[in-house]
Amino acid sequence: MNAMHSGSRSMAAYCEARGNGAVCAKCGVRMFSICAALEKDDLVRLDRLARHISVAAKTPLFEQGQQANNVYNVVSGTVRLFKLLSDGRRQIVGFALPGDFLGLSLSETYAYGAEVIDDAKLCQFERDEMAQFAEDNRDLLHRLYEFISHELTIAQDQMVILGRLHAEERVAVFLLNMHERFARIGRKSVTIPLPMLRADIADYLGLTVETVSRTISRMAREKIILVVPDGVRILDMEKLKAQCG
Amino acid sequence: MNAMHSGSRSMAAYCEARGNGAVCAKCGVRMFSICAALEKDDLVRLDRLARHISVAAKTPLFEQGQQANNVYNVVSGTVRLFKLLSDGRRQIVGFALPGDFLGLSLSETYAYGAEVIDDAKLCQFERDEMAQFAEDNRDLLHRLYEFISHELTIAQDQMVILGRLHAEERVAVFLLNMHERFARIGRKSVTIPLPMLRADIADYLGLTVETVSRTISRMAREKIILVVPDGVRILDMEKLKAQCG
DNA sequence: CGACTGATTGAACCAGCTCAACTCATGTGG
DNA sequence: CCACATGAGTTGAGCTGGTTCAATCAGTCG
Repeated sequence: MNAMHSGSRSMAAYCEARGNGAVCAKCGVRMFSICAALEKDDLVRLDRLARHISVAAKTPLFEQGQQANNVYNVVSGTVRLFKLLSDGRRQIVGFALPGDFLGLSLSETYAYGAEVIDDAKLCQFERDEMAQFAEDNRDLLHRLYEFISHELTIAQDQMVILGRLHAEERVAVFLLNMHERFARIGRKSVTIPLPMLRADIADYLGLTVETVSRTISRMAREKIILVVPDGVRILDMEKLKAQCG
Repeated sequence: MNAMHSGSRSMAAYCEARGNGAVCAKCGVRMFSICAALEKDDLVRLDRLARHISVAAKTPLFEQGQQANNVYNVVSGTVRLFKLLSDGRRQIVGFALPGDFLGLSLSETYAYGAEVIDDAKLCQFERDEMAQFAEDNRDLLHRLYEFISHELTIAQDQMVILGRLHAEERVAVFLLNMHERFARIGRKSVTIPLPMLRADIADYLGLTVETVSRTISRMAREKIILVVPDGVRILDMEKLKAQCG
């Protein structure tokens, strides 16, 4: 409930503040998120519902199966969404980047767990309040529908990757996808940021850490990419695309 | 445009008829489909939009990348939804059973191809007309949202299957899922119908035909299931559940 | 510095794939 | 009615892409 010092690096996992109706208007990722549907008054109303939080790396946002009380909009940072099996096997079902929405669920509980990868800022909403807002606001409902529909498309593409692509192809597609996603949120560059661990990439692509590491090493050896801190630089886009199957 | 003889077995792939406002009301799968949201007048209006078609086994409904003009509601039969790679590899992204909706897409083109597996009856709608109807009808829009949201959940579960489960586990989960889906549309039975080919199951589970066949044989040898024509009978539900990982 | 955590590399292994043969229906037409 | 073809499913035998296990390397932090 205490005000957030927006520049500070708190040790606490959460620094909270209810919106005052001004933050959303100047939000850097608004146009990439579902909030793009809103203008003026509605934006102020949304802002009043939003709790702007900062979350430290490696902190869980919520767990699979837990009561789904909140939904989140990522402002900065990266979040991994994953499902766990009883024996510890993990499948990452997605990475949420700035502008992405997460926690949406029709069921009463979360279908997956969510953990912040690097330090992140998020907008937290009460699910019921958000649902009510969407009920009153046709455009927002449409944006939510579009978003979830897009998520489904991505999930179906991921099925092809997991079911039918070779390790080499999976990594290539993954890199290109990340490249494209960062480009779409205004971070177009030959350097692809990879804030997540190799183990995260592995659990996303249905491989082991070793295979991911070996594959990236091979691509670097073949001068397709260059491994840099926290990412890779694309050296040969043509070859990278050719590896995608 | 000709009237459909509802009992006949035509050789033609399509037997069409525009609704007369009465068919939907007595539709056997209505309560399992998105149409459950509608009553009386709306149902008549929906029926006017619907083209009731019969489609012979192995007939494509539409192809991946094609202009997405129609959406479909399955009344009877089974449809496979799949993505193809340029080299012929195939990933089945889902099976549409009676009551299921398919062809929904925000993009102008279909994200996957669809082929009827066994002889099927479907309701075909023009995408634009359906979109307009959903626009005017709050309940229908909600049902569509629910449906697509449910599809996403299924897709994410499939990611776990494809990314992290062993062959044995994949087949066991698949059988249980089919069992549950048929149960939900009123065909609860220890016998699980499997109208699709082994090759379809393989392409759905990210395996080969041989592995699927061997796995089913092994389960039969272990008296977990009994292979019957067009399906399997569950002999030991506990063991089957235990195989799911 | 030593203690971690994450990434890389090597070597042996194995689950599932590939290739091939065979079975078992179903259909067809002479 | 049988001969034969065709499509689907099963089974075997050997192979291999990716895993597993283990060692090493490279930062980072207290």
